[in-house]
Amino acid sequence: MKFSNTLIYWYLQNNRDLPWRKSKNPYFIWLSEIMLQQTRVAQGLAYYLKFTTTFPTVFDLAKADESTVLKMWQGLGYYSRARNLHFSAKQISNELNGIFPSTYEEIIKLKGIGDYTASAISSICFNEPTAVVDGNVYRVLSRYFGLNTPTNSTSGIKEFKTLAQTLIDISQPGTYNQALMDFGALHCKPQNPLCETCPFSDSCVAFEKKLTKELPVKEKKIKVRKRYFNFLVIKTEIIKQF
DNA sequence: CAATCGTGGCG
DNA sequence: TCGCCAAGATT
Repeated sequence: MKFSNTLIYWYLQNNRDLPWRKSKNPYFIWLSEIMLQQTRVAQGLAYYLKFTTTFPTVFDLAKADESTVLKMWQGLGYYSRARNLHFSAKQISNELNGIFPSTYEEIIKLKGIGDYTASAISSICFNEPTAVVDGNVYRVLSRYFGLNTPTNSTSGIKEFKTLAQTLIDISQPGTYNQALMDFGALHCKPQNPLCETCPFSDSCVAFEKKLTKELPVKEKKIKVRKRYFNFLVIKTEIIKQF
C-alpha cells in the first residue's frame, strides 16, 4: 500500500478532535499554526479558544492594541509571534480587505510565516499540495526511510523537504499533512514509539534495523555554559606546643 | 547560517 | 536537577 494511503487510513481512525480542525477558515488555521510553533497542543489549546472568542475575525484582531494582544499571549512564550501576528492581521485587514492570501507564494510573504506555516495553511485551506516539514515529519521520515542526515543541517532540511513533497497525496494534501504530524505526535513518538502496533512495521527501515532510537539524527550544537566556582580555603594553624 | 527566542513536560 | 524536546521564524 502507498505510504500516504496507509497514513491517511491511520489518521481517519486516530486523529485528535481539535477545534481548529472543524474549520477551513484561513484566519483560524493561521491562528492555530502560529500558536503551535514549537508549542504543544496541550499548551496552545486554551490560548486558541481565548483568541478566537475575543477576536472572531481578522478585523477584531487588527483593531486591538498590541499591548492587549501581548497580554493575551502571556505565558505562551516566543512573544515575537504575537507581534508578527498582530502586524499581519493589520496588513490583511487594511490592505487586503480582510481576505487572507490563498497561495503559498503569497502566504509566505506575511511576517511570522515561514515555509512550514505557509505550507500548512495553503494545503489545509486551499488544497495546495505543499508538504509540511516539522519535527514530527523529520522523525517519521528519517525512521521510515532510515535516513541519518542531520535534520538541522542545511542539506538535511532540503533533503527532507524534497522527500516530503514526493510523498504528498495531491488529492487531499491538507489531510495528508495533518496525518503525518499526528502520526508523529501520537504513534511514532520521540521516546517509546508504538512500533509493535505500527501500520508501517513491515516496511519501516528503522524498525527492521533496530535504529528507531538512533533516528532522527541532529547535529549537536555545543552549548557554552559558564560555571563560576568559588573556593573557600581554610587554613588551620597548628600550634605545636613542644 | 548559527544563535536566539519561552514555556512546560518528560525520563 | 538536568538536558532534550515541542505544529519554526528571524536575523
